[in-house]
Amino acid sequence: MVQAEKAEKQGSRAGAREDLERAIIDAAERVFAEAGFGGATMQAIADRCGLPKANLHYYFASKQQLYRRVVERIFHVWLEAADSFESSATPEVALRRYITRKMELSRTHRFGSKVWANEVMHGAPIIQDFLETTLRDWTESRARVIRRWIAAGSVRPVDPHWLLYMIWATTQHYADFAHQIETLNQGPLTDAQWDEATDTVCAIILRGIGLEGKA
Amino acid sequence: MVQAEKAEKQGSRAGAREDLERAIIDAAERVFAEAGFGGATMQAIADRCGLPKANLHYYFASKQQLYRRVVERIFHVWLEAADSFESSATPEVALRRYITRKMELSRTHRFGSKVWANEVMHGAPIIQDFLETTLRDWTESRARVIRRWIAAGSVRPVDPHWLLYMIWATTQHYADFAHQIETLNQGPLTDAQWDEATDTVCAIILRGIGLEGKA
DNA sequence: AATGATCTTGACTGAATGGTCAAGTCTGCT
DNA sequence: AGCAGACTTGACCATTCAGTCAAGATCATT
Repeated sequence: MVQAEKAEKQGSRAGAREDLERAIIDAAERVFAEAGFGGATMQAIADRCGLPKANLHYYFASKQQLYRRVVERIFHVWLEAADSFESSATPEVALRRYITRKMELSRTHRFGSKVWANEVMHGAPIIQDFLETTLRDWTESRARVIRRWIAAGSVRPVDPHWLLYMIWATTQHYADFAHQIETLNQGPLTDAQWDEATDTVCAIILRGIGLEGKA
Repeated sequence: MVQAEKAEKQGSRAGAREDLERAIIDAAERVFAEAGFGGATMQAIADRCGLPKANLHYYFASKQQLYRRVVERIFHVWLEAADSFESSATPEVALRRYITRKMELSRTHRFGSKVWANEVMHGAPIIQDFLETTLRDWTESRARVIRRWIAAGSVRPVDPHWLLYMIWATTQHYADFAHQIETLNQGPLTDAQWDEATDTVCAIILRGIGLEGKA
């Protein structure tokens, strides 16, 4: 068996290693989200995934390296989520899909979103390079698409950046400020409430840029 | 001179004390915003306001107590900002004023906003009581106003909560994610950009809830 | 000027924490 | 079976940090 085949086979050493690393990253994501980088301790992460602390350091050289992996992971989830943005037939469908997808991610990836927010709020000390390269490229490419829509007259003229920020802010708010929302709501949002919130966000934004009723 | 008069007179001991406390809170706000509660150190705060660390502990018993004061301060700034909400003649003016004011606060109170975001993201361990009392009351009172507008037919029917969350999220994003925005913008927003962003946010939201052109 | 209260500060302490290490255990291969 | 490399882990260390303290400086009042 060559190396590549070994690596693919689940249950093998390589597969087990991947599973373990993922379990550690899962635990770390949660702990970092709940305590921030400074407040999180390797011990807490170790406890959460039932491993001795020294074991974490076998897989991840340092706290910072583990943290970087966590941030990278959520960053890539964001990016993939945005693919539906371009592959849609009309601006209405594209935006509605994108917003809906981002709301789903806020629900399913609450902790990752928080870690990302934390990192950016603290000046992105770890992933500044991503902001300057991948995120900038991604943003400008979507901005161009939006400008095309505007030029075609489907969307009212706005600077695409302010629109994108609004979408990011609003959708991520449901993850990052989930605690506040749940306090005001006297409990977690129900399925129906998530749907309603998503519909409302779509409706306000689409209508706000002149797409009401066209979707 | 009785105690009350002493306390009022600036330059007196009481006045100097207030000044110092404010200076410490200013420094703390910045350091907490930049490093999070766990990452902030009393030494860093002391350095920033040029005081020996031991002195901070003379004015504030613990790091947590100092932190609480910081969070309380920004919280009250938020609340005051919202007064213009009710005192306006029409929904358009009220909302436009409120959004504009919140955008200004995101520009002038960037650090406070970040500390607040941090606190809420981590489950509001310190100010949970505020969320459950003051913030809930405030929110429900504004929600009632919005429902009245809806009943009067000025605003399209939406659950007021989703609308408020959208306003909070979008405006605070300009403070909390300032670093990301500035990276994408290749520099701080200019005065003109702030105005444009504010106008765009107002326009999308107002139009989104059926108030376009009425303001 | 004397006095008592308020304020200042360098030095210290105890606890927590990231990271290391060396002595083990397990796994898959021949 | 036996071996080599991968993995596990309890104990340990160096550092950092919140908070303390006691000796001294400063200030308002008489």
